[in-house]
Amino acid sequence: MAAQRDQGHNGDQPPATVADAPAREVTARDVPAARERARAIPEAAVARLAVYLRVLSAMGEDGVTTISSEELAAAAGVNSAKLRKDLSYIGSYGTRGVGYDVDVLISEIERILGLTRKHSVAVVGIGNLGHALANYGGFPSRGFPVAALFDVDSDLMGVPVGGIPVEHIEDIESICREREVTIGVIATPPSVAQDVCDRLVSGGVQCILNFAPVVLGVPDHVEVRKVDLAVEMQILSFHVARRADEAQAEVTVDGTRPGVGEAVVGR
Amino acid sequence: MAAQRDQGHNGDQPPATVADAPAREVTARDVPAARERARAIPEAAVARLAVYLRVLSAMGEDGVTTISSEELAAAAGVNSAKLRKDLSYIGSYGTRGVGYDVDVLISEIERILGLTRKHSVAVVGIGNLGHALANYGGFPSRGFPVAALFDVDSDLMGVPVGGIPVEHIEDIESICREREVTIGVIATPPSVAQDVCDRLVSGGVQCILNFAPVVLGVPDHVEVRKVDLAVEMQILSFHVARRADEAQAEVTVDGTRPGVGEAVVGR
DNA sequence: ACGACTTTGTGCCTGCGTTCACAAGCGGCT
DNA sequence: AGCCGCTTGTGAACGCAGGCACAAAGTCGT
Ligand SMILES: NC(=O)c1ccc[n+]([C@@H]2O[C@H](COP(=O)([O-])OP(=O)(O)OC[C@H]3O[C@@H](n4cnc5c(N)ncnc54)[C@H](O)[C@@H]3O)[C@@H](O)[C@H]2O)c1
Ligand SMILES: NC(=O)c1ccc[n+]([C@@H]2O[C@H](COP(=O)([O-])OP(=O)(O)OC[C@H]3O[C@@H](n4cnc5c(N)ncnc54)[C@H](O)[C@@H]3O)[C@@H](O)[C@H]2O)c1
Repeated sequence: MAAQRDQGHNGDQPPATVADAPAREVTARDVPAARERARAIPEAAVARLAVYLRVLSAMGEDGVTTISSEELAAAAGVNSAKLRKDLSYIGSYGTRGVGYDVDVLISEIERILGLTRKHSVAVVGIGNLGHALANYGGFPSRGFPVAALFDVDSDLMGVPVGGIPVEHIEDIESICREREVTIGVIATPPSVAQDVCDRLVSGGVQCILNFAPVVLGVPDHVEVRKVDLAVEMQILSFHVARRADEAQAEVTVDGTRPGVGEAVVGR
Repeated sequence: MAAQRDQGHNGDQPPATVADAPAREVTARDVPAARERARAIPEAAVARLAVYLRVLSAMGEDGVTTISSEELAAAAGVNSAKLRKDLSYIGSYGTRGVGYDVDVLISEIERILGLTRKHSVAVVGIGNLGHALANYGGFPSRGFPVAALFDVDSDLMGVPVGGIPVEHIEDIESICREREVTIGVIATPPSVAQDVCDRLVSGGVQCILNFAPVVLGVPDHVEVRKVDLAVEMQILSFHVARRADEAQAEVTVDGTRPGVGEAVVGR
């Protein structure tokens, strides 16, 4: 059973490595005591580090203290060379001939990912999806406490969802500032997503996770990631179509379908 | 206001272009009537095509009949050269000096993405997230009708969610076959995700969208995409940390912080 | 009918990310 | 104490994807 293709998560991101300082001359590049040489970690590697962290946490709870690159790679569904290279971006914490200390690796990855500080989250749009997000225990437990919920619907005001009362969207700037929200999650209808985004930004929010199927415009200093389920579905659909075409083309050519599998049976 | 970085969606995917036929000699590559030369479209491009499709649909409804690469690129938040290259993968449907016909582009992209056939979806795990997904109108409206819901909780059996009754997980294989489900969505707790996945696969499901934070093992002929919100958060967290470090390093060096913006005020 | 303008399609170049393969390093065994 | 084998860390090569810039091509205006 093959492990799933890694997919880099949403991790692909644009072209670049993380170092995108545009024109500045030297800046921090060659600072001696360079605050973390967290410089130039490829975005795709960051996404994988988060996966390694989850796997390592689970291992740690199972009492595993040491792990080799081969084992960890298998558990995370990646190639071991890639895993070692990813880890090498954050430093040399392995012991040759032995492997990595699970606890050490966990704290180093947490440090690089900035998980030593808690990042307060605000969810905007407490509808179907917003409810699920607000109730999701996986955020607080991973260092992302939900600090505020917002909606425009007056029936929802004050109603606690996942233990937190819903507040009015008009108060978003002040509340975000007050509670030092760093991550805003947009789960509103697409039509108001840009407006909500602008308000979040003016409330000092630095990062946005957007579920609404629209392209958001933001200032340079704000980071946006989007989760677009329809796009995910369509990518899957593309693969189905491609397989069907391929299978058919092969049959056309030589009548055999080597190793593709029996999935296309019915059609 | 800068458009958000494109992020390729989950679209990064592994290394490769989509043509991963391993050893086969010629196959369909040079078949004359090559069923779609949908060969070798980069995965990242596929993800963007889905975005273009959404933008185009919206434009079409607004009565726009023709659009230039520049306009479409702006609306989709990408570079116009990249957009033209993406469109060139599916053929030449533009008119020089004029632009693209919106309707033509829509049908060509739909064709390539395999949206001409409807893909039935099954959602497994009708908890917080499963409810939201089952109620989401964005799937059916984009050609992904929800054909079945599954859970293990007996209290949920027969209860309609989003108009569809929940069925028991034990029946998943037969129902998936019967209703020709091609896409399975996993929204169960992580501990049972692999088991659910195996059942979906043996029910003939070819594609899986996985929300549970685990790495799924599947046969080669099955395509998995995962949506891991904790990973998304951690990537955002990483960027916050990096910015903070960079800002601090710059202050250390020369005391000025050119153009980064005023987001880091509080800290 | 012809010219000028607009916009596409793409060849080329650059740069990132992945993979391979191996030397360096460390623990354990004898 | 020294050697052997295992595993890390990384130098180098490769391949894909992105972006530039321009020639081809078609339209619109005169
Ligand atoms: N439900 C899903 O599974 C799902 C899946 C993928 C994407 N999405 C996207 O997520 C978003 C939310 O989906 P949903 O199903 O939860 O929709 P929903 O209609 O159930 O919820 C939207 C909520 O946003 C609130 N809202 C409306 N305008 C607002 C404003 N100006 N400020 C603050 N809140 C406002 C509404 O009161 C409502 O509570 C949509 O953009 C949708 O496309 C949802
Ligand atoms: N809620 C969110 O916003 C959110 C966000 C990100 C990820 N996730 C992930 O999505 C998954 C679901 O989250 P949730 O919040 O909806 O959890 P939940 O506990 O509300 O729902 C899980 C559902 O799965 C059902 N289930 C359990 N075992 C099953 C089985 N063997 N077969 C079929 N169904 C079974 C349960 O009865 C329950 O209805 C989890 O893996 C979670 O980590 C959820």
